[in-house]
Amino acid sequence: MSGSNPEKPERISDAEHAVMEALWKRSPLTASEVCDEVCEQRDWSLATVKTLLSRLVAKKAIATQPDGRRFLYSPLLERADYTGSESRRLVDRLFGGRAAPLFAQLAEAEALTEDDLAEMEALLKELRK
Amino acid sequence: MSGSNPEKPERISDAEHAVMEALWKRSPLTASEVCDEVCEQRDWSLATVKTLLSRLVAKKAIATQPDGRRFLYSPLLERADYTGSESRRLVDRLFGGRAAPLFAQLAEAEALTEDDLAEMEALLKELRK
DNA sequence: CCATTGCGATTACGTCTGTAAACATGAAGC
DNA sequence: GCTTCATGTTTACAGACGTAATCGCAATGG
Repeated sequence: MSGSNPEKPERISDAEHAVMEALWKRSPLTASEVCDEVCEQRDWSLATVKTLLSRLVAKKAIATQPDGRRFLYSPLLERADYTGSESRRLVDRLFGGRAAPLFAQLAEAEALTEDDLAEMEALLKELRK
Repeated sequence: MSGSNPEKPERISDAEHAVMEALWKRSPLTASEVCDEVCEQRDWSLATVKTLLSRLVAKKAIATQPDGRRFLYSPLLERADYTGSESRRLVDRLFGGRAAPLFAQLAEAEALTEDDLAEMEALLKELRK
């Protein structure tokens, strides 16, 4: 995800991320349809959504597809790529690049459910084969 | 960690975080000493550090202790609290509040070392008792 | 004593972000 | 055909952030 400055990857801001989630959930969508998805829960106006879409286009996170006089928007950036880079960024920034301290942190904060534990255990088994 | 707006917690920015790390590592420190810790690797000037310290004071993340004409700075915000809230924020924002998908994401990205896996397994055992 | 230094406080400025209005224009509706 | 509507584009503005210079002044050093 590079903009005009190849050295500093452009980040998707929190507000922009909400728009991405709507498009990851279902796309292509018009600006108006995106607003239907996010405006009520975020208390945004259509104008806000249009701005965010425009910025995401500039960041090449989404693509436009003309549909008459309007655009249909769809993601170029995969959700997994985004969550992956954000996750790695957190781990690198706060945990010296290691996931185990993050895991311990979440465990300590009682952020792990029984389901989480079971899933992780299954995955651990898989990974340690 | 609340500023003047109790509803929106103030975040520690990336640059501010680098200053916090220096103080978490060793404190109390003067502005000049903090600069010794971070200025070379970040290519910052003392002026930058002083600004960041001042902002952290305003955010009540650090405390000042007069020492003659200068201040000694030390953290008010615990590192664990910060990493905890940032971690939870990521999990809430991107993984529906669940840690297992995050874990799976990191695993998929080959971000887990053998040591990580061993540590997590140990912790899993502990948690599932 | 005077000049220099060091320090916190204040100021500066560009970019990004959040939120949205205003504008230009073609399509839709009456 | 004319008015209204919907849409993308442009503009707006405040606050946060990154980075740093400048200012005011007391302490330090020669």
